[in-house]
Amino acid sequence: MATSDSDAIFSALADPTRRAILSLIGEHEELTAGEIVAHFDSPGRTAVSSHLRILRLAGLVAERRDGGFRHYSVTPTPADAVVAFLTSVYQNSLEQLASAVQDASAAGDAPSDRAEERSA
Amino acid sequence: MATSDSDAIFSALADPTRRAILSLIGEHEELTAGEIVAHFDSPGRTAVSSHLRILRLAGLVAERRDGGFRHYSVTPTPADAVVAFLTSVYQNSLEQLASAVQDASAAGDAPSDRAEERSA
DNA sequence: ACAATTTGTGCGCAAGTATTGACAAGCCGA
DNA sequence: TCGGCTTGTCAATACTTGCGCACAAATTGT
Repeated sequence: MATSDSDAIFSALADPTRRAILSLIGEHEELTAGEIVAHFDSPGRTAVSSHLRILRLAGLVAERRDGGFRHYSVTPTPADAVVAFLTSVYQNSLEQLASAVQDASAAGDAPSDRAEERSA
Repeated sequence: MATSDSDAIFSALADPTRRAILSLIGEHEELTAGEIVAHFDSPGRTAVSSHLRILRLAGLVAERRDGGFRHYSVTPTPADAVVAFLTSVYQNSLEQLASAVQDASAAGDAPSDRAEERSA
């Protein structure tokens, strides 16, 4: 499945709603489409479905079909393309990035970007 | 800049041309707008200038004015919002991400995303 | 002051994208 | 089989975005 196009991943991550969806799924183990839709009012079911499709095509989420339900989960392997790009750009301050990641990991509860979610 | 950092950053990173510009600047220490334009044929000067403005507003590049020239450099502090988002989503496999980053760092020369650049 | 160079900006157009509403597909229980 | 459920897909509309052309701003040299 290739390394997942960096283009698809960054395009998918460009939309705040998709990031929110991804973050939401990440907080839970698995989430059905209905559950995801229930958390958002701004976009309707159709839009969420489209976003889910884009995230799936980008390889960011996995889909498990259980009867009429569709459970979505975050793909265990993170966005390699993102890391690759960051490394290509921030070679100099790469150690900072690594330490930042580890620091965030040690923090336990992640900051998430809900704080700045009100951009939409 | 109430547009929130993560939104501006991810929007900026969504465009392949902007990623290429950022990567190009990252390879060099500093680069003038003219130098950057010289590396691309597809987008003209106007588009590159717009991209540069977007990258600057997103805080990804810094602008140093030297006479009529404008030298662009990658902002030393990487995209914190990106890391924050990744941590919020990939809490579980965060250690993998950290190790991946460190591994890429140890690799010396970064893979860059040229390999999958033809996704567009 | 004038001209040349480098760069950014406003305007207009083309292209891609997100959102909505209506419809179809698959599944389960009665 | 029928009805209700969850979900995805198709077509239409409105929005945002990227692009190039011409012009303006800032700077340097004559």
